[in-house]
Amino acid sequence: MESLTIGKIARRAEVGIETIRFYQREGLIDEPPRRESGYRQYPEETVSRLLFIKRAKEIGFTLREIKELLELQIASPSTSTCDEVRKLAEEKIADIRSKTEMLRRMEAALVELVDSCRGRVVANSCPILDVLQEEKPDGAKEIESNPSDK
Amino acid sequence: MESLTIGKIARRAEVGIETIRFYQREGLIDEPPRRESGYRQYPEETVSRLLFIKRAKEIGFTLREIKELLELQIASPSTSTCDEVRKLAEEKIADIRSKTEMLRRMEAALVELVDSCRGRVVANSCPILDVLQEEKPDGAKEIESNPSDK
DNA sequence: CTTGACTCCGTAGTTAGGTACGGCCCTTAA
DNA sequence: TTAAGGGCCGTACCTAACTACGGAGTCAAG
Ligand SMILES: [Zn+2]
Ligand SMILES: [Zn+2]
Ligand SMILES: [Zn+2]
Ligand SMILES: [Zn+2]
Repeated sequence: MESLTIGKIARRAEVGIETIRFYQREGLIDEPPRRESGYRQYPEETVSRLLFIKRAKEIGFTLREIKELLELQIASPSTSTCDEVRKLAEEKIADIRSKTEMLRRMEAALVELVDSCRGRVVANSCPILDVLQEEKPDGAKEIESNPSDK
Repeated sequence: MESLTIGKIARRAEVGIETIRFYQREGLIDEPPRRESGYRQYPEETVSRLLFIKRAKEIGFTLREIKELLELQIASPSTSTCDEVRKLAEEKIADIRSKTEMLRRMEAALVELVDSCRGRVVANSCPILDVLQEEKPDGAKEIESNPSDK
């Protein structure tokens, strides 16, 4: 079997060379043996490792979390490993749901603004800007020269 | 009317002092007049401006986009202003929808993984890790000593 | 007048996940 | 043998939106 240089595994896994060096620094990829010249010689498994990372990234895990997954994978397999992995996945689902919820609220607000803009009555001003600029959006009417001002 | 120091508008708008200085550098807030000592003296409107920025941030606009909105607000109001503002809002809605769609796909994949983990048959390995680790996820079976290897 | 809180400035650091540079050395095929 | 194309390294840079620091000057209450 040929030696796999960094460029070769990069092409196989479809990641950049610098990315692999970066993952190495971050501890996601083991330091491979080197030739006399210093060139890295990767085993085949490194390609799978890189693909693991890519797939985990696609479903939303951060590199920090992926590192945890890899550590669990490497550790002696047991039922508790499985539980921990599932816990990470469930937390990620919760993260995603809260992000989705935030986006849902933002979208609703924007849609309302755009609708009000489309149906505007006053020429010469945009309801979107007007709403964003509103004074005291849900407070009592402002009293001039507010005495509670420090 | 009292002079509003940077600390006072920061408290009123509930943002940090450094944030205001930062917005100033970025051109989102006008440079205010100064006292002899160099202390900034803000007009009341600056508080509204800060609140505008906060609200726009909450619905997903970036500072760069907020700057555009502010420039449109300041420019002579016209029908085209309104159109441009609405265009920004519609683009933002599109952004949000594509983010949501990505999250939806990630969530579906994670839910499937977690389900497979819960219903696992093989003790001693986690289906989540196994799927992420899969060799050639949708390709032909690997041929050993692949001759097409460069 | 003192003291403690406030403000000034430029600059640097933070997070995540890379991406790029540049000067040098190594490999390999013609 | 030589030239093109890798690969080595440390370091800097990128985006976004702040956040912090330090050493100075200033303000206002008591
Ligand atoms: Zn390294
Ligand atoms: Zn499992
Ligand atoms: Zn409008
Ligand atoms: Zn400080």
